[in-house]
Amino acid sequence: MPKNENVSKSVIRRLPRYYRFLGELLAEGVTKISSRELAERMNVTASQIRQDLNCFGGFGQQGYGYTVSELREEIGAILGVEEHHGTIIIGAGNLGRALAAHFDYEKYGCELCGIFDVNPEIAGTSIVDMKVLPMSDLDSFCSLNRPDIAILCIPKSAAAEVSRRLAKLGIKAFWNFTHYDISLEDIDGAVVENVHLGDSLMALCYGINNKE
Amino acid sequence: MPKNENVSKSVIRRLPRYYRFLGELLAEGVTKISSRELAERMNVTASQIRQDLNCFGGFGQQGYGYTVSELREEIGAILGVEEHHGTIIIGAGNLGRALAAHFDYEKYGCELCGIFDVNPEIAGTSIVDMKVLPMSDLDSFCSLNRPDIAILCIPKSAAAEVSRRLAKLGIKAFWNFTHYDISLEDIDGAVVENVHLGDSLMALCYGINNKE
DNA sequence: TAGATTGTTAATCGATTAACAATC
DNA sequence: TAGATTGTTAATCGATTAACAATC
Repeated sequence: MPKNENVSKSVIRRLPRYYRFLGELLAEGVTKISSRELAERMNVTASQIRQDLNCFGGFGQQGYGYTVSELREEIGAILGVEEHHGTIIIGAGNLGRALAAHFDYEKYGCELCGIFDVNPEIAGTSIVDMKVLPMSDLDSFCSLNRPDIAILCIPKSAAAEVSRRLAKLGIKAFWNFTHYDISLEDIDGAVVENVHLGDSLMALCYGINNKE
Repeated sequence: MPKNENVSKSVIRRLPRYYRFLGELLAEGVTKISSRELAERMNVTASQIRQDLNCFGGFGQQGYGYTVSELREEIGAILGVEEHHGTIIIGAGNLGRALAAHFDYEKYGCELCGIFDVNPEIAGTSIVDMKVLPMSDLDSFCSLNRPDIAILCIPKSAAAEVSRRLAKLGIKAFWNFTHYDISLEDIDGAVVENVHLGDSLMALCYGINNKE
């Protein structure tokens, strides 16, 4: 069904937001919505919504609009939200622990199945009923559980080596919270999402000093 | 000195990355770099670097290139990294605690000066030598310390009300980790950086299913 | 001076918006 | 059928890249 035409990077980055807003509408009991109404709510243009959706196929009905539940499911399918990608966290420091305990992976099509740390004092402790494993268990764990996604919460200095190792173990995607820009050559074929919280905070600071 | 011409949103979002790479170069003892060399290292075009920098003024020397330390300082000044913006965290759950303990605020021109939580059991505990304060202390704390930035690590349901309250107390910038899209009307004049980690993870999942 | 590399203008490319015919 | 709203094409806008004159 999906035609996947002209799917640009910016379209993809907007899909999760559509998915989120459609979820809200659904929770409010809204069953039908037009591109104009959704645009107003999301603070974008109706043109953009229609253009974006049409990269993947016609999900609406002329003269009527879009069925909220249907559209949400279609976008969910495009994003792969029903897939339950096996996910591991590398590094059980503060951030790793926060992402283990705080984050609703199921909601985003993922399933946390392992947490690892090099520090032998940390490995062995538990976070939300999940035991932190030593890095020496990584190879056997991956061949057994075949996780898709690795969340990197390790120091910058370890990022290059660890990401190479994980790529060899079959990891397909890196959610990278380190300050290291993972090089695509190191992780052959895998995809990366660099979060770079520091960059985000600095962009915010710029805004304070340069309010137009 | 800075001319501030044609400074687009995308240019601003690239500035922190330039700053980061220049810091690395400095640490490696590199004193001089050309746009071509920097471009290669950062995986962008030399044209873009020159174009970006020229929004703010001529930081280079024709026939020579850019002095690393000087360029880094100029970009730092544009971003406001030397300012030490007072920063408070609202919500001392897992994420709030991680951001309190894990993050090097000084490095990004900020200074963490307070952590707040509604839960009376959490308020009173300490994180990295900083006492978590009850939300009832917020007003007096803000009039005394005048923080610029609020980091929102609270449930979505509280975001609208709390951000309105903070804006009235003089907060100029919101680093928003909630799943709520803060409306600009609520926080008159303040700037917002929505992090939306869930969106980021979903975009990553899309990548797994749709490797080109 | 000759070589190198910037600052800046012009050309290209892509993304967003507007318009409208198709159709429910 | 008439009204509404999509799907899609065309027009606009902005951002990126290429080119080159200025100049160190």
